[in-house]
Order: sequence, then C-alpha cells, then structure tokens
Amino acid sequence: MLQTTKKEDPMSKKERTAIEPTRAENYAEWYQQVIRAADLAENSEVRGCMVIKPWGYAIWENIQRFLDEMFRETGHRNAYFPIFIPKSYFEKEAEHVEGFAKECAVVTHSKLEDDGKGGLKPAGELTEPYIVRPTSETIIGASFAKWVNSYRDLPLLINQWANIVRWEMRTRLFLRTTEFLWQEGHTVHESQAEAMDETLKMLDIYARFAQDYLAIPVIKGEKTEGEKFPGAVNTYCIEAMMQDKKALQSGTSHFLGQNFAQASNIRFQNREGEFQHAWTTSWGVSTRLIGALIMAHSDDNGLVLPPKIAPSHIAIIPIYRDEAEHAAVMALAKSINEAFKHTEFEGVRVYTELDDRDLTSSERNWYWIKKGIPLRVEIGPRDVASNSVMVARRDQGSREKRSVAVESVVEHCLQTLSAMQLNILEQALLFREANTVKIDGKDAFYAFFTPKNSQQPEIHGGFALSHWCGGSACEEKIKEDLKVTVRCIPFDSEPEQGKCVCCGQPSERRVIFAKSY
RNA sequence: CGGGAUGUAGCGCAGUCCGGUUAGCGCGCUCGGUUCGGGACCGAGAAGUCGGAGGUUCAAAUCCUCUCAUCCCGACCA
Repeated sequence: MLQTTKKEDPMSKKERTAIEPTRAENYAEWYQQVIRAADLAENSEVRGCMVIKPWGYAIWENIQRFLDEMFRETGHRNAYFPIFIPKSYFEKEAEHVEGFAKECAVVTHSKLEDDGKGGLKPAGELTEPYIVRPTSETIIGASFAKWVNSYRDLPLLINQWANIVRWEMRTRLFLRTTEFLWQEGHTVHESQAEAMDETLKMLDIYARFAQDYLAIPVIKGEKTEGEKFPGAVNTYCIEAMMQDKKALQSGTSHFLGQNFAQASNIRFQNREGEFQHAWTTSWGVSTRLIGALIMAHSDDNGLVLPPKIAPSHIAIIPIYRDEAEHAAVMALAKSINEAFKHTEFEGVRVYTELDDRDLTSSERNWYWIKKGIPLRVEIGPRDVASNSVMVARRDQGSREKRSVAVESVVEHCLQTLSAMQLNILEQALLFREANTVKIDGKDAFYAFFTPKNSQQPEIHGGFALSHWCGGSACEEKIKEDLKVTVRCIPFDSEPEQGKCVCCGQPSERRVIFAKSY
C-alpha cells in the first residue's frame, strides 16, 4: 500500500496562507476571498448589488465620520435630496445626458395590480418617468435655483450622503456595483476663481483623508478631456496604486463652470445689480474607497487595516486548557480589556474585542488576522505567571509576537497603533515609488505594459510617467492596444520638453499612464 | 447586447458523455468527549425541490425542448 507522507518537497514548501489563491497567483480572486474571509460584504440576490456586512459597514461609517468632520470644518452642511429625478431635469444638460443615459434605472409606474395569473403587474403609469439618481447635479440644481437669488446667498456649500444607482454591466464588490453609497458635495459660487478654489480645496481634503486615515498615498491631478465627468469643465482626481500595480480613481472633484447653472437656471444678482449665472462644483467619494483600502494594504493572510479606520483595534485572546486556567486568564484578560476603555490614539477612540469563544486559540487568532484587526493581545497561563502578555501587529508577520509587561500594555498598544498607521502608509508609498517609472519611446512603453505570459498575465506594469501630445487619437490608440489610459495630468509634473510616447509629436509634460479599475 | 462556460447540502465540487440501488465527497454546521502558546482529533448526527417548466421512458441529476440565473471575455464605468 502506498504511503503518502505530509512532507512536501522542500523546494515547493511554502507557508500556508489564510487566503487562497495568493495575490501573485490570482489577484482578482484573492480580492474576492479577502472580502469573504474578513466578512465585509457579499453579493446579494439582487443582481449587481451588494450586502455590506457589519465589519464592512463599520469601515464605511468611519470614513463618513472623519470626512464629514472635514466637510463641516470647511463650512459645508449636510442636506438630503430625492432619490428620484424627473426625466426632464435630467435632459437639461446635454453632455450629462450622454454620459449617464446608458446606465440609468427608470421608474415608470406607481403601483402593482393583480395580473390575473397569481402574480402582480406594474400599473399606474407615471406621466413623466423618474430616473433613480446616478448623481444629483440636476435635482440639486433645481433646489439651488430657488435658494440662490443674491450674491449674499453665496457661496452655498452643501453635501449629501446618499445611495446612487448606475446600471453597470459588470460588477465587483465595492469597486463597481449597481447601487453604491457615496457623498456628493455641491457648491455654488459667485466667481469662477472662487469655484475653482473650492474644487481644488475639496480635492486636497480627499488627498489628505486618503493619506492620513486610509494610509493610501494618492496622486492629485487633472483628468483628460476623454476621462472627465459628463458636463464638467474640468475634472480633478486622486489616483492610487493598488498592489497589482493598477490605478484606482479614489475620488473626484469637478469644476462645472456655468454649465449646470445654465441648465438649472441658478442665477443671482451680483454686486452691480446684474443677473448672472453662478459657478458650481461637485465632488464625491464612495464605498469604492473600501475597495481601495483592501487592495492597497491587504496581504495573503487577509485584510490589513490602518488603525485609524479599523472598526475595532485590539483583539484580546485568552488561551487556557482547563477551568482553573480559564478563570485566571480571563481575570487578566478582562482587566486589560477594561483598561482600554476610554483610551485613544491619534484622536481615535480605541475599541477592543475580548474573544472568549469556544474555539482553539489559533482559530481565534486567524479569525482576527483575516479581519485585519491591527493588534492581537494573547493572554495565556504563562503570561499570567509572568504578569505579561503577547502582542502581535497585523502589519508584521503572523508569528512575530512581543512580550509586554501588563502595566505597560495600554501605553505600548496605543503607541503601536500610531506607529502602524504610519508604517502602512510608508509601505504603500514605497510600493508605488518602486513601480512608478519614467518611460520614453514607444517600444519601452509597450514592453512595460505587456505581460510576459499572455495566457495567464502576471502582475506587471505600474505607473508610467510618459510624454503625451495631448491628442485624443493617441489616448485612444494606447487604450485600444494596451488597455492603458491617462490616469491624470499630475499637478506636480514639471514642464519638460519631450516626445509623445505614441506619435512622437512634441509634448510639454509627462502624464501618468496606467491600467485602471 | 455579442462570444464562451456553469447551475447538484451553507461553501467548494464529483456524478451527466453511455438513463437503472437509498445522489456522493471535502470543508462548514449540531451533539458528546479528548484538546487548546500557530489554522486539533475521535465518535455520532442534521442538512439536497439535482436552477425552473414541459416532454421522452417501465425508470431522468443524466436524453430532448423551452426558460431563468450566474460567471468569464468584449462595448461602459466612481
């Protein structure tokens, strides 16, 4: 009889990972598995829509809380507008219609009737169909037109937290779903300059939020004509690099000029007593940020969360064999758990999870590793004896643990949380820098973005800083050949003479090319 | 909407080509016990309209027709 041994060929031996496949093996599948393992969300019965589960929703609530505070500080106030937009409102801005028409859910009836076959059929057809908002410029514009009469009413700074619907063909949890949650700011200004200032100020806030809270370094820049928001004059964005070296647009801010003011008739009497159209802006971030968070930091053992955005910070895991040990260990675990009450780091309140479930200690450990909790505090009989505990950080190897004396455990953990926040940002920044290269010449450019194995493309490419003539023909050509687009024209790019990487025509500056989500 | 594939227990799958016991397996779940400092083990158990409707047949997860849904690849996107 054949004896099969557990011993593997030492060459192929590798540490077991909590997530399979690994990032290197199949990044797209890894992403799905991280979400499942961390229990963030799941696909619902409704096509293209997700159910956001408590651990995932708590992340969104933290995003909301911190951003909302920043909006308030800059003078914005929250309001709420209808989810339904009359079709006629929507039609007012031509480019806007063109951009969104293909992905709108339309409400045409107001009730259901017995269809005579044991089912129901829509009845009470509406005289005018409603569109479920894909964005709210037009419906908010209708209100703004009434609210704004004088330069004294300006600036008008409004934000709305809402759900929106965009009927997408292909969906991925958090990155692109039919319904998603977001925040949309809408502001009205007296002058072009003031509206532009506002547009850029909010982009700054997004960039700061991404770096300081999500620990995701972002590049601020302007979208090309082809990539901008339908109806906007200029669209600005923050772009982040994911671990598969693709770009993820993580937030946008639009200078709308007077386009929507004209469409919605937002007029005011200026200081000279003349009527003029106002200048408007809009800006938003969405639950997509959670997708960014996952793909920027997580590893082959599951989610990694920057402490400031984590729903909970410390898992306390008692380890014991019998009742006597259980009692002793739990006494210490509870007192430590208690000691964290009302503590904070970086202005963020600390939450703990005392996990006393009837599972093996390693099972409980891995549970929290996969959920991305920043710190794990293990407390066993040996710790009770030595009046210390073992502390493990999620941003380090799963076996790396450190013994910490009980009296200093709170201080140690709080300091470590702060340190982790910076370390995670630093790691993401190093990754992006290592994968951002200046590329000149068409051959080098094409080589950079072409996988070595076309059957099963490996993780390749990155951000290419290359010259572009500014022509949409070149942009299209590159998109067609390589699925690579101009992610943005970065603000910090220095003017520099060069040749377009596609057509060789003179170019004034480098832009960021990348594959994107 | 075009091209490809798949629907069998909570999840992942085998069985379908070539119809024939009571539809299996792994994980998970429940109960009991031994365990517990890196994903434990033993024993027992529960759980399935085989996506749906119709047909062929003595007999259908298996063959035929229709239908619904999902996934992947394209066109679109925060």
